[in-house]
Amino acid sequence: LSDVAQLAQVSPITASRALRGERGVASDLVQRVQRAAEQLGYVPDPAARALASSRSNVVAVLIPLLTNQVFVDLLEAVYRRLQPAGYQTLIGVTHYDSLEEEQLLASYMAQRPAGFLITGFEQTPGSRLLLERSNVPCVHLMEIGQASDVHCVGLSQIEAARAMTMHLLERQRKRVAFVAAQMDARVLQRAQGYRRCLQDAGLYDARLEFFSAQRSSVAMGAQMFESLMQQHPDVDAVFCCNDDLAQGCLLAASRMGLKVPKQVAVAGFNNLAGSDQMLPSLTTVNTRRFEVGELAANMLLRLMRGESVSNRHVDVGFELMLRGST
Amino acid sequence: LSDVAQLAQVSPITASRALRGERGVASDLVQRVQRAAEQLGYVPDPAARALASSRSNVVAVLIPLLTNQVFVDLLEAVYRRLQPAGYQTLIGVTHYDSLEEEQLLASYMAQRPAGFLITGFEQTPGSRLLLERSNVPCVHLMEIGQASDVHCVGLSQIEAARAMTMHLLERQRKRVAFVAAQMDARVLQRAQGYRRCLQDAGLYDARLEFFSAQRSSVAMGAQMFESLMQQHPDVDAVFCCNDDLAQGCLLAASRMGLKVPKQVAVAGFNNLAGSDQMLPSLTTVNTRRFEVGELAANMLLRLMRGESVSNRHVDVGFELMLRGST
DNA sequence: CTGAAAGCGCTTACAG
DNA sequence: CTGAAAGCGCTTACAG
Repeated sequence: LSDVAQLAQVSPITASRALRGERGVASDLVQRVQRAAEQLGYVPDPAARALASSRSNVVAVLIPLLTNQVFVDLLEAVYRRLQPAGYQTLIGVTHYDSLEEEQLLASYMAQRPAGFLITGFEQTPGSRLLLERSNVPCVHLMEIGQASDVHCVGLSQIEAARAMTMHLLERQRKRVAFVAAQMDARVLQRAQGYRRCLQDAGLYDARLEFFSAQRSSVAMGAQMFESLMQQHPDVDAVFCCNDDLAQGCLLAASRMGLKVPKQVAVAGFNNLAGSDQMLPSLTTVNTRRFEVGELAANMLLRLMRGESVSNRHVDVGFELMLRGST
Repeated sequence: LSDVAQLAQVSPITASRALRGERGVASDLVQRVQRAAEQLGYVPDPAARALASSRSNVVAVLIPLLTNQVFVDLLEAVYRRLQPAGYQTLIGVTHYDSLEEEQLLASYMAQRPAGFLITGFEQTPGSRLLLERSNVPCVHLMEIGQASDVHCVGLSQIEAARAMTMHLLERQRKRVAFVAAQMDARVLQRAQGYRRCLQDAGLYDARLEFFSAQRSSVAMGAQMFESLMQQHPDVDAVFCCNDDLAQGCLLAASRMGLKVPKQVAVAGFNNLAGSDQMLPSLTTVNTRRFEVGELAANMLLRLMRGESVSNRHVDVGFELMLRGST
């Protein structure tokens, strides 16, 4: 930096200011400094910058799992927006564990990150305290509708699930099962939407809710479908909390010789890759992860610049993808 | 840190050394310092540490794409190993572009990362120079068999593809097509393995190689399968460079009323999620990404500690998963 | 709008 | 085995 300043014939302080685009520097000086920096191939040291300003250019992104396409899509969208803006993306995987999340949060906080992007609202009190005290901006992903002071971009998981259940009822289905694995907060919200809709229609039967604490997968969906259809052959629709489960249902139905949607309808959630290619193609809910990631990154960018955000709760909505399986 | 030193009644330098586990500190002092640090809840500042030592605790992981499960598996395995060892995982996405990779490398280098993990060997001369000059340890992922001074963990993509092609020939297939998208270096190596095997058998026909520069996907596989079977109805086996393409082939075959494997065999590569659940289940090559990620992280950990690595080229091999589709 | 001073919180040589 | 000095490369108040 001092070399740059020397070449531009200004003090290092001015050079620093010019390079950071701080306002209040004569424009000719800015130009001189920038040219000098380019000539010398000057690259600022992030460590020194972080130490002096107690703020880094790192954004920590906390997601539950890397092996779930939903979160990878978020990560991808966030990275795409943050990278060109000069921020680096640090990943943190919580494994759906709030305590693990708190530890990650604490360890990242030591790094004075410029911002946090956190999936969901399942923080421990300790995590909340860490976030509040630190004053590091934070945007939550995938859900909406919490306390008014938090920032979030997402959708109502309850409403999305309710809409899909409603669609199944409109297709004249009376015995609608719910299949879920990896029971995180969002899955439980979807279960709620399903339940409320069926209760309103007077068709709710608690025996038709199937939960597994194991990880969601195609194989798990196939397995759950087989056992549920054996126990309840009268089921005429299966609503899965995730597309991989629903894909498994479709494959299992085919193996069992059950006609979809004639004998049993199958619906998924999240619109994952390949769902449109299934036989029959899978009806599902598109959750616009890329939009969530991008808008959340935009919001965080504003917050990190100290700008205000007019709308702290952004609802990206959802989209029913009505296809062959219902 | 100085508070800790004061409480432990030693100098800050000694405290620093004790906390970092540097050898040459009396063990009673180490204990005193550690207790003091715990008592005060001391957390070292990574920025200050990085500035003073010109080395951070950040490992940059360069992968081509986040939307490809193969690389996410690598990332997951690497993260799982690095996190508990005190290193943070920074992601960099190259989009299969060596120039973009070089820019990322340059920008990460300014951060003085503790190490690099880079997918493949497609570096530009500029990237190579950056790596050599920096002295930052680096381990390459997924491929093997380059210059002896580089470190890598992977498998021979050529041999893996050759083995699968051989399997198809053993199943009496004579007209074996190759279907590929997203033509990166590893896909081309697989093509080579396929080609050599067929040439050796005297069955090679260049018209049966189908390439698309677009992204690999289930839909793309289905589309390519349909058009290739129309053009060449005599094809009796299709070897896809990736499982998503192969899954698409299976679905397309089913739509077209073609019996798999009776009329046409289908084989994939990478053993992705859901392949075992297809109808029929997909024969494929398991590429052990988790093992690659874990072993590479271990190797990098050794290098970052300044330890020597006895075997710089680790071949994790591959595994033919012979299932219903061939 | 520009600059001189001080300091961010550590660690690396250099002594002893 | 321990410590006093110096400095890593920036930026934040404070003056002018």
